[in-house]
Amino acid sequence: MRTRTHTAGQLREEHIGQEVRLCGWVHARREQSAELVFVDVRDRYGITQLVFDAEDTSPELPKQAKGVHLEDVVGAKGVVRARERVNKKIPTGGVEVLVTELEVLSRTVSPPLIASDEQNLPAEETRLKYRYLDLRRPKMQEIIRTRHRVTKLARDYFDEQGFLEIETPCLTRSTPEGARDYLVPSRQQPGMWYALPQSPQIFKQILMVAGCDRYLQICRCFRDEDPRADRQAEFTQIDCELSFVDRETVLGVMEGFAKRVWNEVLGYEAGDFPRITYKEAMDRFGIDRPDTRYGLELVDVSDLAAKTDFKVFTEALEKDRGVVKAIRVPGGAAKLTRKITDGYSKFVQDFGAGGVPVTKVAGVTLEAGIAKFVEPIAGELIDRLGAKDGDTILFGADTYSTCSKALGELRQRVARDMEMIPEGAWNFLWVIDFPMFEFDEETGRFYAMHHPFTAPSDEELERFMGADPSDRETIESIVSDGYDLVCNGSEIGGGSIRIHRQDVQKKVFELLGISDEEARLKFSFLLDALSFGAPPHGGIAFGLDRLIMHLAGTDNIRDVIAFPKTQTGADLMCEAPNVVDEEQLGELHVKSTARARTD
RNA sequence: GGGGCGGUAGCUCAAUUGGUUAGAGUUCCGGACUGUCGAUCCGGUGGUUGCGGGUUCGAGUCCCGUCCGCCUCGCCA
Repeated sequence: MRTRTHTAGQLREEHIGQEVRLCGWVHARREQSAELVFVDVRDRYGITQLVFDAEDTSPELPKQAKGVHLEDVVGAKGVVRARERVNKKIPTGGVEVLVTELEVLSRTVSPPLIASDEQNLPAEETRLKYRYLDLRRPKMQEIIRTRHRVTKLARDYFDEQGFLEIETPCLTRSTPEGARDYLVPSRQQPGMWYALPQSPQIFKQILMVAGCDRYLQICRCFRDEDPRADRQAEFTQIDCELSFVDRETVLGVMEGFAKRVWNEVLGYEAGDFPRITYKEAMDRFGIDRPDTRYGLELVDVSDLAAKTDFKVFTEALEKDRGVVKAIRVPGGAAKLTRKITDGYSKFVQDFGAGGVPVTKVAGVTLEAGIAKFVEPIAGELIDRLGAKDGDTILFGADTYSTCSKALGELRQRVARDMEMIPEGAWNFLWVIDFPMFEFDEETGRFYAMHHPFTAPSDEELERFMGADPSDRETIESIVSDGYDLVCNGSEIGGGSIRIHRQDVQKKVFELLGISDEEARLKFSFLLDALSFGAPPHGGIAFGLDRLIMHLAGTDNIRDVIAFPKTQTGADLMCEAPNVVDEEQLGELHVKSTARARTD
């Protein structure tokens, strides 16, 4: 009875009369009487009702069926027959198996999580500790299946496009820029360390130099930073690189992949993806990954604000790159109570803003909130925003970057509060023309906005090569050939045309304040490679976990990873990380300065 | 590193200003019932209230510390 003739999702009316064997977990048990018991058996493929009927078989069978527990593993032999009443909720609902022989293949003790009980889903902590029970749930099985389909689709699609799947090392060297590395001590070379890859970036570029032309890898990446709801330290990307291409070619191939995924998994036909420049995204949405499923765009009203005596506005405008921006919330007056908008002021303080001045449109004028301060510009403001009676107007007043950040985040919160996000909408877009560099006030130096291997756009090349490291304005204004793919306000992919000239790469290092010596020390292999005939190339990496989150309709990245980690980087099931023997450490020439918890 | 929320029966939750023996549903155990599909009905087992201190006549409840989980800021080229 440990083998089966059919899965639990397979039987239909056409099987009626056949003798079958099914195996699986007990999903539910319904005891109608001492003579009639129903047991639903579940496997990855579905659920089938087993019936134990004393009248049609023997009194022993219902008795035996009463002894099975939820989540026991059973095998049953019987005959398929039509049900007296069809259960339309499941695909096998037209039939049942009249069991003639039952074997309990494996008993369970009372489990902390019951796959059929979605109503009383345990806390996530319990789900993670007993992950094998959580993954039995049909919802989780569905996600696992979706994830498989997408990786298979990636391999099929890119294979059709001439890509080769090539593996790059997990034990590699630490990269100085970017996120914190996970480190692995070398046993053979005392005092030396490997790093786990944050991305196979340099390897895939070198594969282009090696003439591989088109590369694909579905690879694990590691970044030792605190996680979020949509971010894990260990994650998977669909990583691609192509030679002899410009931006258009790359975007075309990648857009084709995204469209195919959505089409085959969700049956959704996406139109061509719109493009927006980084600057426009920041101006209109205050964020580099705008959610365009709703309006609530940011409108610059600095010139009008300058005409008022409102201190919050005038003081902001005195700042370097100070701006005043406004968001019109249609119909906000009725829904956004004082309590809610007070909450908004608190909310934006997390992003460095002072608060959110508010007013409401009443007829052709403004009332409440800061109405009396903006009275002189009321008409112009209403015109500029296209505001109507019953709208609320929210303001941000600060430096461009703080104001954008605060209103950009606020915009998303307001959309949720106002229930403005349409169900089932998929808004893809490419964000292009990112700046090459970002100046960091704290350290007083430039950082690569994407990564230091991103090429300046062709038109910028001359200006870039001639840039003086002290000329902040010029450097900040140089636009790169990088691009991000955004879906419903979440970044699902990012890439760029890379630098394939050694002199250009050296210039990037110079502007980043990395000396020749340091660059040689850390990137000699890349610089060497670029000097031996590197083809023009570019690529992208999709965040697989994020793709699956969208396709599965979850906002929790742990739901799409079979064995995810908690916020403290723990695997609650296998209890990693954990202590190791002194002997192991000795072999690795490592001594810890910390005392591990012993609880 | 900072802020917020949470931890009570195997699981999901409740417990009034600090006050009797910490309750309910479910799982599990026993019983009734021949067409259920969240079966129903009756009865029962089940508790170091995360952990450690403290205040108090009395602490699940208040205070301090600590651990764990979630959300978030910083961080994530």
